[in-house]
Amino acid sequence: MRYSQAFLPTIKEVPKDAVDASHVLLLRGGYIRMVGAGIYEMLPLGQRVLKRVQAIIRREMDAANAQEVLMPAILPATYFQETGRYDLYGPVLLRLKDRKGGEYHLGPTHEEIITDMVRREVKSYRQLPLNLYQIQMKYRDEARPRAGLMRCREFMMKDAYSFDVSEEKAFESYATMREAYHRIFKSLGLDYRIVEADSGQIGGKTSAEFQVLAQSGEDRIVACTKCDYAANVEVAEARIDTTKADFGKTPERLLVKTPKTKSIEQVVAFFAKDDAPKSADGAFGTNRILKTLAYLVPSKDPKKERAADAVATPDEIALVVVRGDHEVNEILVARALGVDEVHLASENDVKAVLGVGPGFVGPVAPKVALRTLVDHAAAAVADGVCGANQWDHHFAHVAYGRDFEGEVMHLRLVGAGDECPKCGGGLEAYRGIEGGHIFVLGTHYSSKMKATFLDETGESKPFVMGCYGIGVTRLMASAIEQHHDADGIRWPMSIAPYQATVLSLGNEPEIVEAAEKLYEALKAKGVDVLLDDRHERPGVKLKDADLVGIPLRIAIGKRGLAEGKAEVKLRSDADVTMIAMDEVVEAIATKVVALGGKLL
RNA sequence: CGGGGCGUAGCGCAGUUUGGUAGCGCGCACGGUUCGGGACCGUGAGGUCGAAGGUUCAAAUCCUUUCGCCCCGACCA
Repeated sequence: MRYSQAFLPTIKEVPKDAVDASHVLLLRGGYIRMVGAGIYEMLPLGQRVLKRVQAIIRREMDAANAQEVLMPAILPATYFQETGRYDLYGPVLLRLKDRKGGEYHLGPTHEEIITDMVRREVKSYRQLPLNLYQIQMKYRDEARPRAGLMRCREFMMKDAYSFDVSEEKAFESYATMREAYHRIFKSLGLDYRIVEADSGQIGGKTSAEFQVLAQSGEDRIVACTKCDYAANVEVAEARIDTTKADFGKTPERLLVKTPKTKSIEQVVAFFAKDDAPKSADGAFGTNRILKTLAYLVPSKDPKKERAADAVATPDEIALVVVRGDHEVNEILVARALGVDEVHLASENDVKAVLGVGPGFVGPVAPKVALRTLVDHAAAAVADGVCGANQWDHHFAHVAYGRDFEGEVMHLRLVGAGDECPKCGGGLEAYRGIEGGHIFVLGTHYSSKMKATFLDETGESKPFVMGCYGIGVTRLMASAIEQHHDADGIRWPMSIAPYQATVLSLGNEPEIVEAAEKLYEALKAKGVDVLLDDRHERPGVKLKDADLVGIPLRIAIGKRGLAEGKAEVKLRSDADVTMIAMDEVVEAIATKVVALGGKLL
C-alpha cells in the first residue's frame, strides 16, 4: 500500500475524550473512530489488525477441532425467554420490535441459539463431541462504555460452545480449549495470566479467565510468586491463619463508652489513648478491630419485589465480620448466602433491625438473632474490639467462640502480601483486562432447553456443555496497552497492520526511486509493506511511523543512499542498523519471520 | 443508576462571570521558500456556537427543557 493513496488519517493532538493509551493511540493512529458511546468504526488500519487477530484465533480454534459457524445477531426473544435470561439480563439487552410488534433483541452471547441449533440436529452420542464457534459482533447496552475498544456496546467476540456426553468428557473439551487459548494469547504477543474467576450470570461452576496484564485493566487479580496459583480477587483465597484464640489470656469482656467513634480509624485512635483499655500485648490495632457490616439479603423468590420504601426485617439482614484491616468480598458473601448479589444495608435498615446505627454494630448479643458470617481471620482474633450494639459503645476483649458465634468461612478480599492458598508463597497483585473466559457449563442450558441426545444405552440425556469467549476487539486494544511508548504503538509482528514500512526521506528522484524499488522488491518477497511516498518532510513521516507502530521501519535518505545503504529500525528498539541496499529485502524477510510474522 | 465535567470550524481550545456584528492554534486549498524528528511566509475556504423554547431592542453569553459525550462510582456472559 502507498501511503499517498491510503485512507490513514492520523491526528497530531490527543483527542479530548480519550484517556487510556489504547484509546488515544487507536484514534491518533487512524485505526478507529467513534460513532456513538461504545460504538466504533474500523478504519482500514484497524480492520487489518482485527483480521490478523481473527486469523490467529481461527487457526487455533480450527486446530482444536472446533468448527466455525455464524449465528444471527438479531434474535427472537423466545430463545432467551426459554432460559429466563430475557429478564435476567435486564437493560443490558438491546431490545427491538419488528413491524408486527414481535419482540427481538440483539445477541449479547449465544448459548441459547447454539443449544437450539444442536438440539434440532444432534440426536445421538455418536455425533458427539462437538465444538462450534463463531466470530461476530455482540451487543450489550453497557451501563458505562469506556476506554475506546475496552468496553463497548458493540464489540467483536469469538464464542465457542462444546457439547459432550458426560461431565468428564466436557472437562476434556474444556482442557482442549484452555490449551488453544494459551496458544492464541501467546501468538498475540500478550503478557497474560490464566486465573480462577467467578462464573457470573452465565451459569456453571468451573471457569477461568485469561487476564492480560495492564495497569489500565479494570480487573484486579492476584498471582503467586512461587507456584501457578492466580485468581481474580473476586474469588481469590489466601492461606488461612489457623492460630486459635487463647481464651485463657483474653480478659473479661468490657463495655466501653466510645462517643462518636464510628470508623475503624476512630476506634483505633480511641483505644490508642493512654486511659483506654489495652490488650495484653498493647494497643488494639486495626487488625484487632472486628469490623461488622450489615448486608441486605434479597429474597430468593424473584417474584417478591421489594418496595422502595420497605424497611428491613431481621430475616433480610446478615452480619459479616472481618478484621478492620480487611475488606469484605461481596461475591463470597452472596455465594455463602445462596443469592446472586448482596448490598450493604442502608442506615435506616440497620437502625430498624438492630436499634443502633452503623459504626456501633457488633456480633456480640445483637438485639435480635441474625445470621452471622465470620471471616477466618476475624475468628482468629483472640482479643478484639467490636461494636456493642448500643449507641456510642464498643466492647473490648472479645473473641470468636467465647463472646459470639457465627459461620466461619473465607469472606475477605485477598491482596498483595497475603499468602498463597496452595503453596504459602507470596501473592502479588496485578491489574488485568479480561481477554478470554472459559466455562464448564454442565447442563445448565441443555436441561432448561430440553436439549438431549440418546446415549449408548438408549437413555435420553442433556448435553454437557462448555462455552469459551474471547473479546477480539478488546484484545486488539489490550495489545496496545502492553505495547506502546510515548511516541505511539509498538505492534507485535503477529498482529501489526503491516509488517514493514518504507520511508522515503526526501523528494530527490534517486531517493524516491530507491524507495519505490525497495517497496516493490519487498512486496515481491511476500512482505506486507506500507510505502510512505507522501511529499512530506522527514519529520512528519518519522513521527507518523512511530505513531502507527509498524514493527519494521526502513528509511531511505540521502545520507544512507550515498553509501548505498538503507536504515533499518525496529519500532520496539532504539538502535538503527545500516544495511546495504541489495541485502535489505533478504534481511527484512528474515526479520519478519524471526519476529513471528509470515510471508505472503 | 448516583456524583462530577464538557458540547463554539475537521481536531484542540478561548470567548459565557458583566448580553452588543464569533476568535486563536493545528489541519485543509493556492503561491513561494524549505527538506533527517510534526518547517516558514503570504493568500483563502470553512461555524444555524449540540437542539428546542423563553427573556430582551439585542443571546454563544441569562432562564427552562432536552439530546449527546467523557471521567469517578455502582454494574459488568
